[in-house]
Amino acid sequence: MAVLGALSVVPMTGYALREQIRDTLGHFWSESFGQIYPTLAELERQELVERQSPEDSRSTPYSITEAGLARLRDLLSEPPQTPKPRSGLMLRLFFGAQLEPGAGRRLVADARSQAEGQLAEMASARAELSKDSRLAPNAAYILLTISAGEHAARATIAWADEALAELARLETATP
Amino acid sequence: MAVLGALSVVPMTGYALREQIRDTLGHFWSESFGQIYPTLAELERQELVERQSPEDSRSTPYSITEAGLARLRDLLSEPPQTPKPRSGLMLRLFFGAQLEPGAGRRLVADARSQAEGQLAEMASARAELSKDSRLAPNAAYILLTISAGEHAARATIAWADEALAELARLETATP
DNA sequence: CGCTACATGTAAGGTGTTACATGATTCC
DNA sequence: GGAATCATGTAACACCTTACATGTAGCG
Repeated sequence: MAVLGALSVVPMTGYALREQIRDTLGHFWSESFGQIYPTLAELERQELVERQSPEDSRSTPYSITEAGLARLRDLLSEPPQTPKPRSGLMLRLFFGAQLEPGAGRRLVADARSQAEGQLAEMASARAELSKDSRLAPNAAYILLTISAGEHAARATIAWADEALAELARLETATP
Repeated sequence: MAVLGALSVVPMTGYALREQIRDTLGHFWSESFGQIYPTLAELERQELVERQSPEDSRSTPYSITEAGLARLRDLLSEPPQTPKPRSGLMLRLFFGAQLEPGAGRRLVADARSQAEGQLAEMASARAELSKDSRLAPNAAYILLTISAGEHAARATIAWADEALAELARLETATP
């Protein structure tokens, strides 16, 4: 879905595809080369994507076919399945009583500064979006995903501030 | 880490372990039987967990050893690695221009009601926590993870409301 | 000329889920 | 006696990442 979606915006090589996925979908999606190349080969076999000159396979961008667009629409309308959650931070905090003093605060403080970083990334994503005219038809929807990232990051920061205050209280109460 | 952590609270069978992980760590962690049993066998081999009577292996709870507690503390102080994000919802929304009208709103509305559900779960987790005396030593830390879940859920709801308004605006603007 | 970026691909290995198989115990 | 729950385990498979191998093109 990610590959077809990206190619529906503009034709690209596999290499560029990975960069676009990393830079543009980065805050909610990721793919590695080991995924992308076999996927492209399979999509080409199914004639959902194609290359202009099949003879020279180097540096020739893949583009999506009509069948590919139809498949993309099918995939997009499947209900999203939420992956099983796996938060190492929460797991560590849950058993925080086992941690040495200060370790809990460090965990939360790190999470907070990561969220600050994400907030900055979202801001620059907004700036990028207005510059890249190829994304214009999708801009309204892309803004929704950026806004979601911002809401999530701000929620993390607000939680972290509360948690840090609580942890400070805990550790001074039982010295 | 999850298995050792759970056994550090109270000895359990593998079956109970899975229930506890599902019910208590559920909103930020998950394990399947296919993970738990091989993990327990390996931990027993390393003498990080043990059973009271090795002869009768049925229904005998595993308990954590001293070495297991030490290992748990080591694991807990390792920096948490954030998994590569994979949000099917955001991916679909990003390419939302390809979706038929109304599909976008349905996606967001579903996410919103899921978040409402999570909020309710967090409320009942709070109630459970005050009842279960075995969790008392960890209660303060557990409350932090519950609070994180609530912040995240409320952020999702706030975002969804904004997104729904924006999507309604979009779809009436270009009929 | 050597470094960096572009570009493609594969193989090995780790991780995790699902489904199946098996049997004991408990409860109605 | 039969159904549900407790309990343990395994095998197949899907998925994904990392590391490696290979080569081209452009640039200072």
